[in-house]
Amino acid sequence: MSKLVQKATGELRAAIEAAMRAASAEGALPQAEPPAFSLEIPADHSHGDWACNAAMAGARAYRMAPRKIAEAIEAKLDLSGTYFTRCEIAGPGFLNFFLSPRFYADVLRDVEKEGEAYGRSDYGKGEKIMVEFVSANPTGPMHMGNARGGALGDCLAAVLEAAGYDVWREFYVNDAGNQIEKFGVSLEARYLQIFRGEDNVPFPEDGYHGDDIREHAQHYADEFGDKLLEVPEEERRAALVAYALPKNIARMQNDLKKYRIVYDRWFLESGLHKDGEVRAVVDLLTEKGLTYEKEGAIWYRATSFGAEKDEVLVRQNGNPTYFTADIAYHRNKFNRGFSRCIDVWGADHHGHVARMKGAMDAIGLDGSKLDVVLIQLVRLVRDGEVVRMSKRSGKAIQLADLLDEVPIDAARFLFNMREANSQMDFDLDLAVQQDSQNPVYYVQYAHARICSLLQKLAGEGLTLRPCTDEELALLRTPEEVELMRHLAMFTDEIVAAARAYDPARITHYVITLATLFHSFYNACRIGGEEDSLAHARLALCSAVRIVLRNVLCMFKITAPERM
RNA sequence: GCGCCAAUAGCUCAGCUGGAUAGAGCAACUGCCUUCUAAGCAGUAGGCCAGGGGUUCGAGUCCCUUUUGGCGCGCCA
Repeated sequence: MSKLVQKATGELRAAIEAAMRAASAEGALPQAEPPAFSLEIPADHSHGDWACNAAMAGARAYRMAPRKIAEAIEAKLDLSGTYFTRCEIAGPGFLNFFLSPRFYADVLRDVEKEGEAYGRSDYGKGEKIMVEFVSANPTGPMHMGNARGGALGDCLAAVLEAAGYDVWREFYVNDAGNQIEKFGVSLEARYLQIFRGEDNVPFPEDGYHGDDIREHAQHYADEFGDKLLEVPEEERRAALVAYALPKNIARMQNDLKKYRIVYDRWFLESGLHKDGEVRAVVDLLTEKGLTYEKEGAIWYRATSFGAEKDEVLVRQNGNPTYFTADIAYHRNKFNRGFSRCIDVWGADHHGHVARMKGAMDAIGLDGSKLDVVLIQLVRLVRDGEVVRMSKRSGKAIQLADLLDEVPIDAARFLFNMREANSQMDFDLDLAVQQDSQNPVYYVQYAHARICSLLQKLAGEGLTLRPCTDEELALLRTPEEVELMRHLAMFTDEIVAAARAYDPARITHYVITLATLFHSFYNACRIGGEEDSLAHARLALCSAVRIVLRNVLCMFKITAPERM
């Protein structure tokens, strides 16, 4: 929590509790245990800056009408020495409190003093937390879902960092298992087709049909010729995979870097197999008596840990399943000292969540320390119609295509407009639109507008300087007060977003901030105003600019000084 | 069949751990630049929060149920 908000809330809570005790002591309230109550910020600010529900919450314990309780508390209330000036009783018995100008003055000074650090807090206490996101299959190019997952995962990580966590970003590369086999078989078929003709070499029905497979085969053939024609099948496939897979991974790294996503680690699944960590999971579960054999496969008693059915760990053919490797991967994560792991998955994997958490419990870890953020489907929309295929290639739209068409700033912002667990349409027209309908431009414009404004005023000899309480108290139009109140809530908003794993709260916050600023800008002037007021407003603009920049910076979106 | 997620203005969506008269934006209509960026602002209009029960001082929010959508239930990942 921001120090100021925390301080104000603490003062208020203490004052209310003291008033309740005093009222009880005098007999104005019964001698009952004071009720738990909450302090909140009303949506409608005519209801005060903070509202307290103690009177309603205490109706049962005190056996009194809420308004009578409110009156008894109010009569004993002493707000001197707090950030609050007065209290009103309203509605069913709310106690509404109003902040003093001194609070807002301290907010502006706080923002200015903290600068880039304003909004950051130690809520997370430096706890080590991993965010694993995208983790796209390396057998082909990334798609739309990865675009949303990337923006969301990266910004979620940023929000957690700002809230005081020690965050690690990781990409899990599935460079082993069935789909790599399939990758090899597909590459092999395309390779053989080059030399023997498409009609003479059948392509596997369940293979990867994309053009990228053809291209890899062609490039290999261009470079190394027909040398794989006469080698054993195993060797041929392995050579093709060894050639193509690193290219695919490098391409993903490149595309994601362009998307401004940089990972702390690209974790290879193959390593878990090589190091025996996958095998170790099977052994561990077997030692605990949680496995059995059936029809030649090794099964895990998932039903003992809440699942609906048991799961295969090792197939009849001796190969471990994806599930087994994934257990090993998560075990590896927790063994690296992360106290909490967040996985960002497509919602189509939701069936896997309970199973994975149960498996953590089964191997002696704590499944409740694994949190999964599920991302619902994204549909691309152009001219009001859903777009399924790329215009150029006629194939499914890739992440790289999207980033060619849409500014990175817009993609990162717009994909964080909705909480993960809601389906969304991504409007391609809106993303490139350069007016207030496009939220990212609207916010950036507010930033540029302030920069330009401050520059212009500096040219007229009006520059930022520390203001006195009296000067800052001149900021009292509704537009100014709303703006300062919103600035005050920034730190808490980041903490709330971190708790909910929902970076969309921050995009909403910053859009509101821009709206309040534009509104202020139209209602209040700076140049030409009396000196004290002009400087106070200048201080307000500067604080808004800092917060706008901090949000944009946190989400790796450019904060232009001129537009 | 079982399970997960959703349903709020004509459209796209907010609504924080239950709080006061449910909010924005778009679309529609009316205004605001000889003065700091009109890529902006102000105003009007628009609602049985899918239906029905329940919990309580108080429900869009929590519980049950019905309806309608999306997704999942592989020795795929």
